[in-house]
Amino acid sequence: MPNAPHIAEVASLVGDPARANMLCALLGGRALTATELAFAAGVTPQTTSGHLGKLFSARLVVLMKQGRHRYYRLAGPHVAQMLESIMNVALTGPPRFQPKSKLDDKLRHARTCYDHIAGVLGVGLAERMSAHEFVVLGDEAGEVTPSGMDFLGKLGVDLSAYKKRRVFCRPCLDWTERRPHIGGAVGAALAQRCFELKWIERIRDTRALSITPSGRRGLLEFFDLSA
Amino acid sequence: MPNAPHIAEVASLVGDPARANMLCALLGGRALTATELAFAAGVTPQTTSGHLGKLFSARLVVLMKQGRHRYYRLAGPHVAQMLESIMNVALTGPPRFQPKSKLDDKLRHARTCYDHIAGVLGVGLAERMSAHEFVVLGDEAGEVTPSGMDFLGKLGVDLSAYKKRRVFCRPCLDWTERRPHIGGAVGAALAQRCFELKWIERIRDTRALSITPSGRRGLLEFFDLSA
DNA sequence: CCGATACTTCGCTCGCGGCCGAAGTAAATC
DNA sequence: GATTTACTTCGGCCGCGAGCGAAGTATCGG
Repeated sequence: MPNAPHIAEVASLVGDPARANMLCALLGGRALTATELAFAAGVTPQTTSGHLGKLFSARLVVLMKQGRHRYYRLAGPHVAQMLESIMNVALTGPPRFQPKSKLDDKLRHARTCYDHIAGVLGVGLAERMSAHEFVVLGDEAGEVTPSGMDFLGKLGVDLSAYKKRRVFCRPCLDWTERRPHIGGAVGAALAQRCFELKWIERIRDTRALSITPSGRRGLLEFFDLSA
Repeated sequence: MPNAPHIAEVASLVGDPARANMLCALLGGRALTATELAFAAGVTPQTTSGHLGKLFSARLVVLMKQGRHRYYRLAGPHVAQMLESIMNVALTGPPRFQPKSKLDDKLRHARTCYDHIAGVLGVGLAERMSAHEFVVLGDEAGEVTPSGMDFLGKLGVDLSAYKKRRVFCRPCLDWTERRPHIGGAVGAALAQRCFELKWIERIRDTRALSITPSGRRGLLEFFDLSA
């Protein structure tokens, strides 16, 4: 019962639909302008401005001024993880109706989740890497095996910045697939490598990803995954 | 930006100070009656009843009727983890003044965190086990080493239920110490064993723990930790 | 059966906070 | 310097929801 007020403060920030929409948009990992966030939230710019001011004061987002644009990003992985854990609780709640849309389909298929890959593609990668015993995923933690380190090295995934730390692979529950995908430092590095290799590309103005033809070949060759 | 409404719904439940207080009280891990929760939240029973109804509908808590009492518990570890992650974000926010109290001191010293041990004691255990290389803790995941499994076995910690899973040790950032303590299945099993050994005892009506004389001896002997 | 305890449901008040329109600042473009 | 774009601050409206008092429903003890 101590710092509960702090919790309530942060949670109530996330608890407003407009702000939740903005934060979810930022969960895509990119920095977005105030206007883009206004569109994402479905409110006017002046309302957005107020919301962003609050999120900034509470340090849930950070600000990068660039000319007349103001780019907002999530303040760090801890915020992303908080949002994920809330999502995780939300989807264990009472079942919902939710109308389908085309964008939803694309998001379901492949999207970024802060700094790593989610959706059918993300879950598929996790599943294949588990099957090959490149990673071991538990409920709350994950681990890269020696053969997995080897494999990732061959793929050109740069893990040098994390080498000191033996554990740095976090399973991240997927809200569409209800199965884990690979987050944490490994997930981020893997996603970055996939972008470098041009296996995946962002779909304009969304969190959704499209898989390129060379991506399909690569995924089949390296991961034995037909996407 | 899809299921953002769901996030907002859950977050706004946590975002009310009274409900946040209740949930934090339940973070102690025990089941509490509606009246106890009313006291913890500082509101009247009828207000509490309304709140608990909402938390129950959203499946953040579960209910056990027992005679004329109604015991509420957190719906599961996922809820505890969500609360922790929110706490984690809250304490990276702007610094706060918070008046000290005696209970705060005790909580700071040793307390339960859902199903494992937190506070100075929890952080100390994690630190000693890391130093002896019984566990390896990263930012987002942890791992028990073979020698650690051996050590826990000697201590009588029952991990049989989790043996299949190689990773099941979650670092849990401590809101008082700002350093990780051991959560997940290992943390829960370790805490349970400490209760069995009567090394620690709950302080009535709180999440705080007191260390018994035999606990001090045991901690010194097994963990090289003077508590 | 009676009173006490545990908890709920109902009806009401009231204040916080989200929302937008209007007006203001700041930076790029002409 | 004038215009457009990006974003902010101000002021006022309004609705949701937390809060309590009062009254109602279960379960215990005697």
